[in-house]
Amino acid sequence: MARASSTSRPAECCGSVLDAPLDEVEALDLARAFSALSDPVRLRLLSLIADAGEVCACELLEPLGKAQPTVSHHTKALADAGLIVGAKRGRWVWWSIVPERVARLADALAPATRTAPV
Amino acid sequence: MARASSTSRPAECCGSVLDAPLDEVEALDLARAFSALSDPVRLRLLSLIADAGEVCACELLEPLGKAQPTVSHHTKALADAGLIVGAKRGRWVWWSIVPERVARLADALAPATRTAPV
DNA sequence: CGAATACATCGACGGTTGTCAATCGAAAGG
DNA sequence: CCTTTCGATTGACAACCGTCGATGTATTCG
Repeated sequence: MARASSTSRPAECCGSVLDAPLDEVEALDLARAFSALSDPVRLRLLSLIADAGEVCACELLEPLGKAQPTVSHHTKALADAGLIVGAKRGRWVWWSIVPERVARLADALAPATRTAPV
Repeated sequence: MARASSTSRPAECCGSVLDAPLDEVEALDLARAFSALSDPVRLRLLSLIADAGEVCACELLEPLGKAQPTVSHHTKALADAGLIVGAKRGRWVWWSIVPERVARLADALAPATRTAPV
């Protein structure tokens, strides 16, 4: 549920942060995304999901060593940031990466030497 | 564990987060770096510095619209993360980007397609 | 139906973070 | 020397965040 429906933005808008001065709205948007990555548990969570392709949430508790509400809290944070999506099948929720969303963050940090793709 | 690479590596170690499960130490290290990017003021700060190449700290107050201690606090945060460096010349401090450090973060988010150097 | 399971939500706790006024330390100029 | 200026540091406050026990909700099974 609550799939992070992308806003009306095509998501391929932005170049590198290093390229041109960031306006405040875009800065806020990016900051929220990086916030989702600013916790070691969430990074490992992202890594676990990416590595497995698709993982049942129940398989995340043990490798993370965190309580179930904590893991649920973190999956929600990553999902709110659009970095992962969950598909409920039966009693289970299967999580997977949203690669283009992660790639967009990588692009925001890409060296400005990469300009002029034209 | 099943990483094809040895454990303790110099600063150019890591591939993508999406590539292999992240160990806890590496996750903590990356999380700290992304923390530095998780604030809109710091992102605009980074952007301003990158755009100018090298900026006197005194020129950052106005575009950011923040008080001087606040800006100093943020420059310190970015510097602690290794993303910028300051050079004191006379009374002024000139800040500039550490491109390879930023690039390393971009790499951590790069799609796993970048693997397979065999 | 009722019991069991998987996950989300709530509430509370301690720790962290962004912000700024006040102050301090260093460098430059008179 | 004293004054000015740039920037870092301190201290305080409110807001936010990670964590987990308790509870709620939805689904499956007997």
